[in-house]
Amino acid sequence: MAMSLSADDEDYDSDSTEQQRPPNRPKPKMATPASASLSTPGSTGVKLPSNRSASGARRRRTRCRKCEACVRTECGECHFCKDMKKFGGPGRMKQSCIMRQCIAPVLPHTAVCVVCGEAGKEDTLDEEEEKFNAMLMECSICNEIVHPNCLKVKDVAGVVNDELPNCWECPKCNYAGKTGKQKRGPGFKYASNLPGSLLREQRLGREARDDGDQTPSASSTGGGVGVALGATGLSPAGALGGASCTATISSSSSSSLSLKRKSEREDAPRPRTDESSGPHTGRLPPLLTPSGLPRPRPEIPAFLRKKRKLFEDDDEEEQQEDANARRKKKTWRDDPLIPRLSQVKKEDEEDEDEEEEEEEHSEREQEDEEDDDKLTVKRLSRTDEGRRNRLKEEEDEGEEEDEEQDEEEERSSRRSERSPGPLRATPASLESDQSLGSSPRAGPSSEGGGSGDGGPERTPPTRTSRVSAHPHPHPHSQPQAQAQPHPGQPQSRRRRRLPNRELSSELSKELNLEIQRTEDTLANENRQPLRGDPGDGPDNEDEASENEEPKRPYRNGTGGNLLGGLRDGRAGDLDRVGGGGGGERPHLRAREMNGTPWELRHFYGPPQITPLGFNRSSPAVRPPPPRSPPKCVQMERHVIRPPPISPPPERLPLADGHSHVAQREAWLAIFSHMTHQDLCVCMRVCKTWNRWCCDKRLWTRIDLNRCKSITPLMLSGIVRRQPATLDLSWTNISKKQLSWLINRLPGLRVLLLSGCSWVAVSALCTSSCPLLRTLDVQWVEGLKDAQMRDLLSPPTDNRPGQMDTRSKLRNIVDLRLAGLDITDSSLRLIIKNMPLLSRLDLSYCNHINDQSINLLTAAGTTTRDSLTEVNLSVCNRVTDQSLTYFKRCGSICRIDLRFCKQVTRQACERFIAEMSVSVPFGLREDKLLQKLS
DNA sequence: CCAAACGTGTGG
DNA sequence: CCACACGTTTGG
Repeated sequence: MAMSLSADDEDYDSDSTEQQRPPNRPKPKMATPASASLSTPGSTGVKLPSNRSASGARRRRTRCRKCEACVRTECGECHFCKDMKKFGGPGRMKQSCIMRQCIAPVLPHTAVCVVCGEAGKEDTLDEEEEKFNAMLMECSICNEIVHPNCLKVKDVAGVVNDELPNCWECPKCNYAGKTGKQKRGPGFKYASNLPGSLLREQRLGREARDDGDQTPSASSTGGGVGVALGATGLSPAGALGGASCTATISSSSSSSLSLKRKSEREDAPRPRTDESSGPHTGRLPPLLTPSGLPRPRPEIPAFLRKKRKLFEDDDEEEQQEDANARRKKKTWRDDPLIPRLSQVKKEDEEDEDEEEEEEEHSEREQEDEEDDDKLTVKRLSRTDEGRRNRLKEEEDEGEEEDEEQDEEEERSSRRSERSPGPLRATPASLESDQSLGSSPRAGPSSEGGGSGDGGPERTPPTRTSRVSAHPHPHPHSQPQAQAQPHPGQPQSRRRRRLPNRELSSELSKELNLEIQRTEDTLANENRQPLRGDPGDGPDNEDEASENEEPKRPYRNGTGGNLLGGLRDGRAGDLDRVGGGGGGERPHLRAREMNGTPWELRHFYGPPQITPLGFNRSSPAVRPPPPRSPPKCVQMERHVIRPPPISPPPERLPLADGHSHVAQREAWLAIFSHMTHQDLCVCMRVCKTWNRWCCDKRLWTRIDLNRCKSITPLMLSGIVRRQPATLDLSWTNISKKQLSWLINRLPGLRVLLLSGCSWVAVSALCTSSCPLLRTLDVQWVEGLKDAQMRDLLSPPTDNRPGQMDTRSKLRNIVDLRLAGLDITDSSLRLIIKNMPLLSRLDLSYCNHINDQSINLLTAAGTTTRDSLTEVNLSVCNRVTDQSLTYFKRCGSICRIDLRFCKQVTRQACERFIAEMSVSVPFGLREDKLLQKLS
């Protein structure tokens, strides 16, 4: 408000000289960038005024010093750390370490009430409501800082913004119908500058986080859980929402709530534009999958496109945010994934642009919410501090080892084991989650993936040009699972995976944890064999699970949630994600063995970054006022904050105050037998289960194959779960999304991106994923030699001195390039940069010829000895000559030459005869050579 | 007084 | 649109 200015000034005055204009920008004059240039104060000053004038200047916030992020030490690897003089940088940027972005920036001690001129007095009171009225609250719209008690207008309630401590939309603004959207909530920084910033996602995430914290405190627990359960069986969303809401919302809040929602709704309503246009840009997926399977998802494209858009638009974001806010529901219940499912379905129906998509999501959510209105979920804001602290230490230790070593093995095993069905998570599973969330949409979604959903996907992708409809030979079985087709029957294989949409919020949390772990792990690099199989040692993995920070209950839990029933997932997720790594990095660095430093850095860095707002927890004391939706938050630039880490409880807290006898590990053993869908249902039961079910051991593999739209919630959910294997094949994931994701999945071992666009895949060029062992970029449209070069080139963001000249993909063991128009040029790069390459899929690569094989098996190459499986099926330029080259390979076990017109059976038999001297080979199928035994 | 770092404007 | 750079603010 107008007042604000004056008010602000006053505040400031106290401390700083008044002159100080509005704190932040106010002083633009000088401050203006390069102030130097503008020596004249006036000039600079001029600009500022305009903006600020609108609302009062915002008071700068300062770090809370308590949250995980604040407690951490600088990573020394992020851009900002590198800039610091202490790390040898020039010190020009003057920014906080990415890992140390405060999760809950507070008002400076010097802040005072505009009305009475006094500081916050909440400490002197015990009752929550009283505290709230005595604490300083900064309006995200007008920036005024006041004591709610000092406001004369008490008829109208303010809307508390859970995302940031002491932040609300004051009654005046609220009453005036102002919206803070355009403004940014205080405390939000330049997220956009950060590598991993995801605007939208962040938003989502925030909401997501709301969920309850720890135990369901009063309202949440009792009601929540019960409700949840019921919900699971029935309609979770409604139940949950209702329960939580009631609990939390205080009388006053109610009014505010209403207000909020209104606004939200307004936003929500937007018409969706349908993109309907088709699928991707036109690329058609090959009919057959490399493995011989027909390619799935022909239709996908359209969806995908939409998806991509999500992150991109900011404007939308705002809207979405609103929506999200509205949506907010308790996180634990909602899984980002869930929403997705529903969303997906909708999306399928509706095609929208990115923006639209986002909006859609939000809309969807909104819709859901609306449907459920009641659902308001509480948001739990996190109490960053506690969680963080706890988590960090504990988790760090355990997990480290596992990842790498096990990963592979585990993956495979786990896949089958754990989530056999789940991964694919049929829509149903997802739905379950969704339902929880709210969602009506739940449905299905899926896009297709999996199950057949429908429509679009089903049609086999056809990548026309390249692929001829050959039967596919089935490439080597790829470890990873799903994505790849099995040999043998090409056609049959097409399985469709169902996307796991369940991931959502919870995922995010876990992801965070995981990230940390991974980081640690990396650092350690030990590869101890961890096998984190579910059954095995929960310990390690547990850690991961722990990460999530369930707790943030507070107030949010109470009322705030209303907003939206967002899918908490995101928020939480995001935060978490970011969080993990921070503190430990240092160690990591040192250790990182595989990864060069830079790699590590990336890991850490990205992970750290989380979407801003979510994490913020308001001060413990949250008042009754309703929490406003995050709208204000202008997510666009959120600071990405590290996710808090808090170990999940070891035992299930019971209503009577005691704990259930069974320990978490016991529960996990049970959960390990459940499908992802079921896990999603379990997550709705209570906060504790919610966290436990996000244990990364239960989600080693997340399959979103052909999931039409990848939503922010989904992303956060993925991050929370920190999968070792992620299948994003044939999705419309955008570059921004993928980049964000990769940066937060430091432990990712298997990444399947077949059928995605090069634009999206190019995210790998700037992100680092040191531990990546398997990369599937089959049928990626636009991926040719030039792009391959970019993919394999060393990172570019390293600083001098730290530069790592090694390829970002140097640890790739399994590379799937089926259907790409690559030539020997790419092979040379591969040979040079992938010393560990063992399995190479070049099926359907029409430019591959005998010379290519000659290169791969030439003396002096690492591939000569490292290659164990090579798929050249449907490579029409490969002739019998290639077999003679393969004789040079010391470790070759499988050579797939099926459907290679120029390869004769005689040559194969000759090869077998000659090799039999040292290594017995046999013909598995026509032209499919495989080592016996 | 100083290190840290917030929030913004802008050049590329 | 992002990365950078900077004046100013903050806490100690």
